[in-house]
Amino acid sequence: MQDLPKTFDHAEAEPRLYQAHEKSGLFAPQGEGDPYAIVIPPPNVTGSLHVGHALNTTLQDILCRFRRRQGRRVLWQFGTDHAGIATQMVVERQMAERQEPHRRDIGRDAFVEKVWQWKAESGGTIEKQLRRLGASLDWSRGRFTMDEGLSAAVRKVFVELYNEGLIYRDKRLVNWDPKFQTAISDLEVENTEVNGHMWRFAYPLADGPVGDIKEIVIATTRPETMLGDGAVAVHPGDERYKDLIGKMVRLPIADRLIPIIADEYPDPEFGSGAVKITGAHDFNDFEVARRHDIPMIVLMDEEARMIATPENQVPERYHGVDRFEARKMVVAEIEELGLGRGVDDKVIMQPFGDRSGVVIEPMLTDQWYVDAKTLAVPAIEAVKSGKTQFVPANWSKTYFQWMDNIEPWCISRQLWWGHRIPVWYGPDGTPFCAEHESDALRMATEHYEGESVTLVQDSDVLDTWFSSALWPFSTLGWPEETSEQQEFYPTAVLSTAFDIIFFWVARMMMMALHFKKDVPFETVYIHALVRDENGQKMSKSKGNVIDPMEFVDEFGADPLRFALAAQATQGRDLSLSKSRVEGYRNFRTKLWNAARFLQIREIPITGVKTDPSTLKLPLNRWMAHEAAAMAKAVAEGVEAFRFDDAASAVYQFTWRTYCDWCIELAKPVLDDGTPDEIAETKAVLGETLEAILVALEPMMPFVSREIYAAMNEGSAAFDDLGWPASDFSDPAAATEMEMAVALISEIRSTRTEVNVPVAAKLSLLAVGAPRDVRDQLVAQASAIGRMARIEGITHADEPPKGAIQFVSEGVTYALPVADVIDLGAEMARLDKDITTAQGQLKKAEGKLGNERFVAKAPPEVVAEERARVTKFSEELKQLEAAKARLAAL
RNA sequence: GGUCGCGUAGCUCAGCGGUAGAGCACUCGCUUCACACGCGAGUGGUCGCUGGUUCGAUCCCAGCCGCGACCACCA
Repeated sequence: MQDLPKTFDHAEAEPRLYQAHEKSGLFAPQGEGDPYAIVIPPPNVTGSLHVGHALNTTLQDILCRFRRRQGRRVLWQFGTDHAGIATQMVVERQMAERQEPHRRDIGRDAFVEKVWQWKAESGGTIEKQLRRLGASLDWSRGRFTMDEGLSAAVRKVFVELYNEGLIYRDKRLVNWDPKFQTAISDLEVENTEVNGHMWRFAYPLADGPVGDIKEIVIATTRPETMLGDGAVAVHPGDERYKDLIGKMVRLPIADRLIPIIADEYPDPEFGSGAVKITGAHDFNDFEVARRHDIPMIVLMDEEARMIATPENQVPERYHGVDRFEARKMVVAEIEELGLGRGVDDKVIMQPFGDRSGVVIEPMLTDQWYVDAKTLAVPAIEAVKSGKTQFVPANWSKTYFQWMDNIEPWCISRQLWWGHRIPVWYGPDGTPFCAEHESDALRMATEHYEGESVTLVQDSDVLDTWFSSALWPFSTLGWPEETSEQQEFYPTAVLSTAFDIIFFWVARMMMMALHFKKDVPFETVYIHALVRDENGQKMSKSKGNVIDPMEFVDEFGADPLRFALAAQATQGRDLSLSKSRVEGYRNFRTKLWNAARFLQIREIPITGVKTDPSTLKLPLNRWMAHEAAAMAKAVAEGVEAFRFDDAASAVYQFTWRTYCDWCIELAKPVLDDGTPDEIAETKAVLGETLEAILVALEPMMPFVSREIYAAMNEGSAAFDDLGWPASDFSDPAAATEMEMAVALISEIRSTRTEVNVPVAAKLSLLAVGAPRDVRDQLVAQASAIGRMARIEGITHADEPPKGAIQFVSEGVTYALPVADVIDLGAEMARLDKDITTAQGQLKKAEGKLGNERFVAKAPPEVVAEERARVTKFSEELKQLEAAKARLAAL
């Protein structure tokens, strides 16, 4: 044994222990066991660790470390994501700050080169932080979504889906981000309520009044789009407008004629019942326009500034005007024309880019789409059939809800950082989709019948999530046939947050089932959201963001990990607070000190496993019994993703059972026992500590290794120890020890309540105790003496006068003192016990008094109640006798 | 509008059909030879409200009240 210092210096020990562990190579798959794989959700390569990462990483690490103990061949695959928009945004911002030329001025290749440079400089932060957290990731096979292999996988997937018609190019409305000047997917749009206005404009009938109607009033929250109106729609059943259908109105400002059409889309109950149709700038209008072949008039450029062209007939004065400026101009001009028909304040849902924060503009552009509807079919089926299971199961509903209504996935981005779309165009625009330019050229040569042509590659890149969707198999080497896929696919668990189900989980399901013909993972564990100590969602604007590394600095990774695990319940978010982390730091110290106690008593971990059934002392049998139950509870917790239960089991056992009772009860044995008893107790204390360390290691990998290293005198390396599974159980020993525990607690409680001085030693008198109790009292005498400050246990048929009395497990005990210290307090104490017993008795009797209870409740429940009546009435009788004797003084 | 979740001790949360639990906080006592990041003893809850099912409900069902999340939205 090496001396454990007085305290555990996490700042010194954790990095040292991690390095040693990493160096050992044990993070890579070991042995011949059943394979078990988890692929980490790839963090942004240039990102840093936030609390969500800390939680998810901790839980995955617990799963992996636990499975290694069970002898599984574990692969925890590491990798990072190129995070297209996010990364490009950061680099552009940095260039602007340094007053460097804009990316467009330096050109695509130079810009992409700059991003790679930036990755080289700032990448690696998150890896360092994951290491500090103790993540036992297999760094040796780390991947990056834009590395050679994964890029090849992306190209192959694109080409195959293209050839199958599941990827196609289409001109339709997309969510356009005017800041980044790219299309984004529906998921990247955040709809937020904002205070807006709804204006009403009158469009005059072009051919004069119909009856007494001379205009039609439309409502809009976006006046600037009226310049692109192609029609006004009314509901076919709307009596008010029946005669107007087919007539023309004169569109003000633009001064064009547009028709009044009938369509089911307008709601006659809402507003005027007439809707302006701007096919090129509104998703609903787009559908209406397409149905009626209404022209779609594009009003804006890529930065969402108005454009005036001969085609769109927008007045020249609008050219180059920002859309919100144009809105003011339109409103003013309508008023000037006398066509304003009022304006109301209105809360409207406005779409914002989740990264850029600017208002998204629906734009009519050519983009690449994935036919998600088709790919979703097997992905839905896989979850329905249970091939892939969500934990907690409720999340499958969220998954179905989205998958059942899935829209085409827009995968092209007008960015430079990312996987370039593998399509090349010929001079006449003919596309050639191929994994490599040389293949495209060959196809072109064939297409143009030998004519040599120059091809131009599509300038767009793919949505970041496109490459992420391939993650579970691309990281394992696909499309090459690799042994990793043979062994580890499908992976066991994917652990992630709920907000990524659509972005990522669903898309992995679709891609994996299409290309691997099997689910990517058997379980999708959806972890909670980490909130601040007040249950508030963390956000930069609120200033309540917790940096997990600060906790690591102050307390170490172990307490943070334990706090996260202990709070990782299912179906509820968790609140992370400093006091909680601090509490588990205290727990770590408690364990540390228990180990120090063992060292002082020269109790090492020997690696020798005693057969618990050969143990003589009830204390030791009990310890083995409880340790087995603890290990079982921890295993069951981890297996069921109940990390809270697992953490609680090891915490309670370590502190409440092992430290509070086992060690304390062992002290008298170690001091006064026979050599055999001492040897046995030492052995069991050491073995139990080993079981604690092994069971705790998934959650607190650092302190457990440090203690083991210092205490171990056997030959086994810590990582070679298997899970401390044991089916040993000894209810008789448990009962005996629990009786001693209850008695000691009762004596302590009684002493305190009647103000017996702490230092005073009392003798204990068992009144009329039955034989078995008397035997147990003899056996536990030294423990009771030491822990309850009792000197001498005797027996009597009658309690002496002037003694403090209490009842434990049906036996009356007396603590004779020279004078009852505090007669009033003693009376009050007895009264309190009497009230409690009366309450319990009344409750049980009440139940038994109900004949329907006796008739209908299960017999064992009825028997239990009968036993309770007996127990409490006996106790009551004894307590009342005690009180009477006290009163007689 | 649809879907999901949550209201249990001062705080953060377990439990979920048969005697209300944990951690932290709080009160009192203790330099007891592993540990004051500790030890011992306590205080604290009509388990959101109202009905229903049941011998029995914090737990199941319905409605309501309050809070939150996600999705979709009326121009």
